Amino acid sequence: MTKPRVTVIDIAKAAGVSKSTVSLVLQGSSLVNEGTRSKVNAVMRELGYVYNRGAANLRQASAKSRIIGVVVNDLTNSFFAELAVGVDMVVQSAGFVQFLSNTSESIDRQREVVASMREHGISGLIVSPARATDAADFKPLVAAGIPVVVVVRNLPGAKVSSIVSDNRAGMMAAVEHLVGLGHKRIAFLGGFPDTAVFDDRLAGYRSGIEAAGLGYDEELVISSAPSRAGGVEAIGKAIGLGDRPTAAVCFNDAVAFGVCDGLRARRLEPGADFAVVGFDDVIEAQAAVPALTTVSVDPQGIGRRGAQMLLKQINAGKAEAETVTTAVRLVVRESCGAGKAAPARAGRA
Amino acid sequence: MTKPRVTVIDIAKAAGVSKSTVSLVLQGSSLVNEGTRSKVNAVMRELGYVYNRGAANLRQASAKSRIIGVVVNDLTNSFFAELAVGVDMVVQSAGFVQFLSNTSESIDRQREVVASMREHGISGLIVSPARATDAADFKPLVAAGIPVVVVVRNLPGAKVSSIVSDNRAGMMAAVEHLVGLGHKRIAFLGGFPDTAVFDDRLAGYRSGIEAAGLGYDEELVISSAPSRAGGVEAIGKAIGLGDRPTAAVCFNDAVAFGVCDGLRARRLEPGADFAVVGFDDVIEAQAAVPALTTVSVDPQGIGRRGAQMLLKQINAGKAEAETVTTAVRLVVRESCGAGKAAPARAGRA
DNA sequence: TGACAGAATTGGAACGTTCCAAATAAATAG
DNA sequence: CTATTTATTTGGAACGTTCCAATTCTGTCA
Repeated sequence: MTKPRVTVIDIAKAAGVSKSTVSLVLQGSSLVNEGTRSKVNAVMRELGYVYNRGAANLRQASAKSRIIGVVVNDLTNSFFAELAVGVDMVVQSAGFVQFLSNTSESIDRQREVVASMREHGISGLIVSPARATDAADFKPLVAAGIPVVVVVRNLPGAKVSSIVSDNRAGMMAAVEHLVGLGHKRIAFLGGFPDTAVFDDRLAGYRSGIEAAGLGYDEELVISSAPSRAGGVEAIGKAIGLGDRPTAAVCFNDAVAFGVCDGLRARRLEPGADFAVVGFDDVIEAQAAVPALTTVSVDPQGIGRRGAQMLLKQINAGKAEAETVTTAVRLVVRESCGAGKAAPARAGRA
Repeated sequence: MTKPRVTVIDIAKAAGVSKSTVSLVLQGSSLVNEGTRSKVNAVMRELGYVYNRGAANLRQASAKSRIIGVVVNDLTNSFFAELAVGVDMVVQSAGFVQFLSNTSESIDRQREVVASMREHGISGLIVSPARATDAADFKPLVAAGIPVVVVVRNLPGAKVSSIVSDNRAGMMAAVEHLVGLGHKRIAFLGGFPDTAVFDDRLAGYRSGIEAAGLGYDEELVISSAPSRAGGVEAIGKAIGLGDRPTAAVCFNDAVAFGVCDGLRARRLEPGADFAVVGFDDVIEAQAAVPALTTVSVDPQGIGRRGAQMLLKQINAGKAEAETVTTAVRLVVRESCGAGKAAPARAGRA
């Protein structure tokens, strides 16, 4: 049952050299003679040697473990799955390997997962923090010299690098577009006000409104859960307003879908009777009916970018916290009313 | 810059005991006195000790590394993301940690990834193999006593456990349902014939057709890429047939969506003019218009199940290959024409 | 009091690698 | 032919843990 592991010493014996030489070969050192190198390699193949990284890591610094920890708050959400794929791409081609875990927005789980990763000696961590994560949670990591990159949600106060999408600019573009279509009363729907992302998006909304010379009206800002159900709720309140809005920018696509549902329930057709713009550009956005006009953020790109940043820090051996915001772009489809041949099929229910 | 790592010896010194005792505490041994245990724990907390699993793994068998490797062929596909989440759930609550990698259907990448995982000493592997994976690829793993569980796609010939959904029964149920709606000419569209999954689904289709007393007609089986584009192509051929079918079961949901596209392009309304049934029940299926009737396979359940199976084998220390097929169920929505507002009962075209 | 059992603790040795200083071999210079 | 490089190779000594056998400490019992 128990196979005796083939070690570097077995190889050495079989190849008639010392274990040190084998080690050098393993590391691709230029010190070793071409002849011996190939002989050693041949023997390795023959005996079916597998490198024991654990043992190696014992000697070397943890920076050399070549394991990158990736923690996301909701892998079910295709946004984060895409992000993970982006990370994996660059991490893998750099010869690292990815340790992916999902926290499902649970802070406790997040703590466990990060602790476990630390025990395994990760050389860096990319994390999209669970809601209400304490900025101090990653303190011990960076104190231990392990670079951390926070993505998507930023962690004000934590001295770590972060990379978030340009929420302000995105929201501004969305508002601008709606203004261009002639809307004067534009609502901001959904999202929890206690998050940094919410603040950014709201700020973008406000800037857009003011830049257009429309007055910023607090009444038009209606927060709710950042979900489909939250969207239904928010649009309900918006419709009930005295001076009813004719368009809305939503905290994210889920909210936007909910808003569409809510509109239909009131016999209003999204796109035709009321303009809706989302944020994120999840895959469902383009297949939906009507196709959702939304701000595209390219999660895979963020993943790639974050991974590159992390690798840079790992190689530098020094973690200077830098913050990057990635560009976003407005994707105009049908739900804002500017679509091609107006509501195609979507005849009213 | 370089923090001196806190080791078990530092703890021992500070707590006034030997390193062996500290080790026993770490392992929760009942041999150690309650008083010393709590003192040691206190010191650990105080000094910010972090366990070094790598060092531990060096002494213990690799079965104790508590790392589970998970390899999927396409993480972008929400089906597999869900699967990974399912695995993560049970793996995590068992105190293991997940090493997730994505192969993007590349066999080379798969080989690399698996090799890397092996170097890191995984105690087990769950894999949804890339297309055309050689059954022998996992031979060395099982030879080394590392349990492997193959999910979703099976690997005929490999002596490893596998867990696949009941493709036959699912397809049979789909056909039965269409027969019940009065269809006599039912096509099987999409998929590559060189895969085991295809064979199973086709067999289910055939059984269903024959059980209904309809003759199996090879002409009605039209293979294509298992993608949206493939679906468009397949329905094109189907429509061109002399004795045109009035309904189709599709290899998977992507194909089904493509079929709907193709129908619309020919001014036929899916559900009303032609019945379409998919397979997988991806999340988009219920939001689509018309909502897709499809066979639901619960990827998260497969993930959980697979993880349980793997853990069992790891704990048993013995890997007996067992094969499990999980139940599926037909979810009737609108695209088959049996939806709520029961549109035209698929009158012949 | 001595012997003995049980409970608690403890010093190495071992795991498979890397690193360092030092040894050897080969080549070149004086 | 010795001294000096230069190119290879090589034995330990780590790294941080676990395991084993052995030890010390407390009682208990005859």
